[in-house]
Amino acid sequence: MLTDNIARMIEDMLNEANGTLEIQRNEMANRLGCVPSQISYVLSSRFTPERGYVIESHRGGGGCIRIVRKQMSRNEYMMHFFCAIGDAIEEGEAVAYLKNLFGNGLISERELRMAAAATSNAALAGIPPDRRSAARAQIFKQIMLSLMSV
Amino acid sequence: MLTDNIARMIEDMLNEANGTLEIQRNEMANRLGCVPSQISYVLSSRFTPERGYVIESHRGGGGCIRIVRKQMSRNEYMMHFFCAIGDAIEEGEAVAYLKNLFGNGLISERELRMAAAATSNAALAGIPPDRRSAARAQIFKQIMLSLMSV
DNA sequence: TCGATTTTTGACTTTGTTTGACTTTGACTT
DNA sequence: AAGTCAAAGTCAAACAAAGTCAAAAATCGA
Repeated sequence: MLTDNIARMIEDMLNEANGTLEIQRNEMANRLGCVPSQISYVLSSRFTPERGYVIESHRGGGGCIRIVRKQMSRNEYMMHFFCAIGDAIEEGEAVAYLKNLFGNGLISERELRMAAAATSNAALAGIPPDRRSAARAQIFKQIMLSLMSV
Repeated sequence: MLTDNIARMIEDMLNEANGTLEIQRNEMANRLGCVPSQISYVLSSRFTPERGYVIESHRGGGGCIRIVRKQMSRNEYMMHFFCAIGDAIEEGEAVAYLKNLFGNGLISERELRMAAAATSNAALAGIPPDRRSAARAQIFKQIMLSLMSV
C-alpha cells in the first residue's frame, strides 16, 4: 500500500537523521510518483501526536515540512499520556497510545496486549456504547497509575 | 458444507505458513465463488479465541485479515481460569485469581498490578454498581485471552 | 416431523486510501 | 506595494477494502 511505503520511508529517514527531519512535499511526491496530498495524508494519519510525532511546516517558496519524533523521559511520558487521556477515549486512540509506550520501551508487548484487551470494545461490550469511552478512559488511567507506581 | 471447506482451507494455509496468515476477504471469496461475508462467518464461528485463534483486520484500500493460531500449552491452565470466571466477579476474587496466576509464574508482577488496576472498583467507578461485577468479568476475560496469545 | 440451530446470501454501513481541484501562504521581483 | 511563483493546506469525491445484520435456506436432534 502506498501509504505504508511512504510511512516506512519517512521512518527510515527519521532513523538516519536522529529523530528530526525536513522534507519537501512536492519533491517527495515526485520521487514517489504520487500526488502531493498523499504525503499530507500519510502525515496526518500516521505521524500524529498520539504516536509521538510533531509536525511543523512552512508554505511558500522554499517551504518544507519538519517531522520530529519526540523523545521524553519515562516520567514525562507517563505524565503526558495520563493527562492526554482526558475523560473519554476511543479504542483506536488507546491502542495508538499503547503502541507508543511499547515503542519507547515503557511497556512490554504482553503488557501492550493486555492493556489493549482491557480497554477494547469487546471488554466493554456490556457497557452502553455512549458510556464506553468514558469507562475506557477510567480504566486506562488506572492502568497508567499502576505502571507509574513501580 | 461450504463453511467446513473454507475452514479446512484456512487450516491448511495456517499449517503452510507456520501458524500465522494474512488473507484478503474479497480475493478469497472470489477464488471460492462465495460471498465475502461467508469468510467473515467462518472466521467468527470457527476461528474464535476460545479455540486458540486471534483475528485482526484492516479495512479500506489494501485491507486484509490476519489469522494467528496459538499453540496451547500452559494456556490450558489459563483456559481453566477463563472458564471459571463466569459472567460476574468481585474485585477481591479477581485479585485472588491474579495472585494465583502470578504464583504459578503465568504472569509477571507488573502484569498482576496492571490487571488488578484495570478491574479495580476505581477503574469501574463510572459504571453503576449493579453492573460492575459483570463488566469486570468481561474485562478480566479479555485480559486472560490476551495473555494466552503470547 | 417439527422446532432449533447453523449456514448462506446480499444489501447496507463503516473505515481507510487515493486523487485532483482549489485555496492559502510566503518569498522574491520589479 | 504589487505581482508572480513556488510551496504547503484543505476538502470532497471516487474507490477499495472489511464489518454488520437480518432474512432465507439448510441441517440437525428429539
